[in-house]
Amino acid sequence: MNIHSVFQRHPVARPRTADKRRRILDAAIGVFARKGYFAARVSDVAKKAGVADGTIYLYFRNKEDILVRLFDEVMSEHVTQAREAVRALPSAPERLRAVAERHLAVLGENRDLAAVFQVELRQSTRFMERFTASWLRDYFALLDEVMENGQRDGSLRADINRKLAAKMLFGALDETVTSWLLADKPYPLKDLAAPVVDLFLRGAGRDHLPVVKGDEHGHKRR
Amino acid sequence: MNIHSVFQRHPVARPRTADKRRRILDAAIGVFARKGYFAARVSDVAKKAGVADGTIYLYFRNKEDILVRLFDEVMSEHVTQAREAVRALPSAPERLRAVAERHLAVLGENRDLAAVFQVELRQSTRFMERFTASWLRDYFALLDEVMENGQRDGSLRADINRKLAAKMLFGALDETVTSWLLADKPYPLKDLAAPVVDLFLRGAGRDHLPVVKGDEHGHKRR
Amino acid sequence: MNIHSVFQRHPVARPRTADKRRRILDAAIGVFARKGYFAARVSDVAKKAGVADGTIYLYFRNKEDILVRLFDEVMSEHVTQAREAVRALPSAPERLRAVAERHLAVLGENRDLAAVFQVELRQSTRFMERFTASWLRDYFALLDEVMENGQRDGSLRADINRKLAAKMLFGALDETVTSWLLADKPYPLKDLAAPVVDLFLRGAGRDHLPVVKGDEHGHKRR
Amino acid sequence: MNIHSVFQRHPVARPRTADKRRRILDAAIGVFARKGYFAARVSDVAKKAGVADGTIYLYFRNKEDILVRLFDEVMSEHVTQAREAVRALPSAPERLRAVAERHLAVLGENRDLAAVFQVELRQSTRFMERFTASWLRDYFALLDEVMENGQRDGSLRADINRKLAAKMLFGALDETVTSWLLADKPYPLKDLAAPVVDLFLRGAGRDHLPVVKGDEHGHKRR
DNA sequence: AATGAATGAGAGTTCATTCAT
DNA sequence: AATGAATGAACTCTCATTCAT
Repeated sequence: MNIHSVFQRHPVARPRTADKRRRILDAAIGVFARKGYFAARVSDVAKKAGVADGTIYLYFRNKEDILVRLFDEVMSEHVTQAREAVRALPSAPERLRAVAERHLAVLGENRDLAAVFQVELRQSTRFMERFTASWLRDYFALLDEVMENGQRDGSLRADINRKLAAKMLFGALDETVTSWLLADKPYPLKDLAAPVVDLFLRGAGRDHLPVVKGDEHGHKRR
Repeated sequence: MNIHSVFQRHPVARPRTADKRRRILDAAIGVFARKGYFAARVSDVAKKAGVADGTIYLYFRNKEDILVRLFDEVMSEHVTQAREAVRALPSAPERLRAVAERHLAVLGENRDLAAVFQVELRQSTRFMERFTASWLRDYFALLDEVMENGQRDGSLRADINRKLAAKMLFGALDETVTSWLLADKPYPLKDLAAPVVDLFLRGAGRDHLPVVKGDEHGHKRR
Repeated sequence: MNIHSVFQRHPVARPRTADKRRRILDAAIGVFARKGYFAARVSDVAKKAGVADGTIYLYFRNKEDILVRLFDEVMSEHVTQAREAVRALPSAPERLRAVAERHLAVLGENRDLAAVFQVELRQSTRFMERFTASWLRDYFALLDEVMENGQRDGSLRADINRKLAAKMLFGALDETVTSWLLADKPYPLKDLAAPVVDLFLRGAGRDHLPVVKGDEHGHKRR
Repeated sequence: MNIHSVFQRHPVARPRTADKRRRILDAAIGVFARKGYFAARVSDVAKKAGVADGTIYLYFRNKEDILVRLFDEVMSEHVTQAREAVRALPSAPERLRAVAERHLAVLGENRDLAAVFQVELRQSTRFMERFTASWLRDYFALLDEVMENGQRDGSLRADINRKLAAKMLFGALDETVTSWLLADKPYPLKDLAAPVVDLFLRGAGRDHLPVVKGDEHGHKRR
């Protein structure tokens, strides 16, 4: 999956200029990633997209709208595809790994997109709330479903709090991406999917001596 | 621990006006949390702190410097205290739980501070890189030490990638805070420390049938 | 008389599209009246006229040209018709009343047109100068002629300054229209023609004790 | 009366910079008169006033506020002074002449101010309504009072409609100013006050043969 | 003749920062 | 040290006009 395929799937109202919208979004990813959303000027995006400043406003309400559409279109697509990919797989561990792999692959293949998603989109609580309410909700719902199935078929522990587990897995992936993004040297992000999911499933603690659930005082079980 | 105690522990150059600096930082937390860093005006901070606009510049280089100092001073203090707290505890699981508890407690007790840390500080890759290079490095170093000890004394699995595990735990805590911040209803954040660490240690997978590390093809072991 | 009749009487260069030009002018009257000339967008006029934006420029040089043509065509027509109407009438008082009636009737029957003439056309000294030089000059010339005849046949005082008198009558009518336009409640504008002209002819001062012309010191004559 | 004296009477909140506000208003008169309100740029006003662009906004809410304050402060002052001047005079004709003289003198002595008042202030119905509701109302009220007294003491005809008469006088003066403003050659505006008022009082019609009020058919009385 | 997508110049306003007091 | 009036650079967005179709 690459970003172009995503935008292609969103037909725009003005057929004659269909690609212009995509060019603007592509340009925005690059500019936002490099300069940051606030520092980026609309004219930078326009210049990079090869259109006049005013043309931006034929396709987007305003600067913020560019950012919002960016995540709405790319991410909802990503979540949809992840949901489809999951169907073909037999068990929860494999499914979680597939989701993780897609997550890391999408961002790992487009560094600029990753920068926008990991950094620029978290600018304000308004943005955060917005995407918490849309695709992130769907993403978490997908993780929840997969895990519920896993609990039912016995591949996941029945005593885990699924909501918490979903946050942990997402948090782990998210931090993995951010860390990769800020790393001095490049490395293949996608390859971390398996280890992350493995750690998520097996835990860091010694086998056979699990910490007792609800043991708030931290005493080890004998 | 509250934010005031943190600032008090930092000796300042101008003893007579020490509290003015703190008042500005306190005001900034409130203003940044509510309006967001970019939308916040320096004059808002000045007014809330009860000083003149120009006075801000006697204590901080510029607007960004306020944000930078905020996280430098609060977080490095937090990390230092976490390190001290860890010393008194006997084993890795307890230590990780203590660190997690402190992490969630600090932010859970000061919603504005949490908003600034979870959202405003992630404004730009420049900020991100900066704190990745300072207190976050220390924080990860602390987690690494604790886990190395845990591996040595057998309370943690020896085959885990500690770097990855640290990212997972941090990511889980981070996502837990963000999720709490954006939740419709308030709930005690600190109480999530034990479940998070528990899940981190035991994993989400079925006991005794761990997914084999490095099994990239997703076949379950027989 | 309505505005359509006015435009119909002007032969246009493009017979096939004659009505398009008129539709644009009609639309412009409505849009300019409601939004004001500056706030009105050319695209508003185009949409209201049911033509494409670019089509406007096939009939008018630019936005200002629409406004200029508006007053040129409507008003010169008005003046021409007033001149014709005057011919049939026997004396100056009746003729002045007829002119006043037409003035108030034209605008009183088309509130939007009145708004454009009383307000929008006075946007700038450039406009003002332009219409001072064209139809307003003709209008004043008409008033002057009528009054000169009146002075000759004895129906008007011989000692008045006709230029000044014309300004007074025009100013009175103009203010009457503006006042009507801004009034909270609607009332028939045309009905004010007779009282205005009556007052203009008889004056506000006590009969038989006219203030002596040129008596700058304001002493009443004994 | 000159414009400076007017502004001096309006103390501003920031004493240290009291003259800055006046300088901005004075500059605005000049710039608006020459370029027109819409074409005038705020930076033009700032430059002419010798202040920075931003300084304008310490004294005025926005560009429109400059125009609004201009007329509010100058004209309300003018009306107040006219009211005072009237008190000392014995009869309606003299009083009307005094008001007219002041009206023409204020504007005749400051061509730029006249341009702003005659042209720029009439830009939009919003402006018109605003000043109709404020100082113009007061001005008409003053004319009404003066004429009512005149009717009572017999110096003015009892059968005139005072509202209409006020509009006529104002309209005559207004048109006189506009006409003077657009004239090719300069002439002393103030000198027209007496002739205008004289014409207003005596009327243009032949003495002793007034047109009968309500004679809508225009037949001359024998 | 008609269209309407594209253009790009232009300006009001904000606000971080300075510095005379 | 503290003030806060003043500064002026910077930037989004609008909209009259053009021109390829």
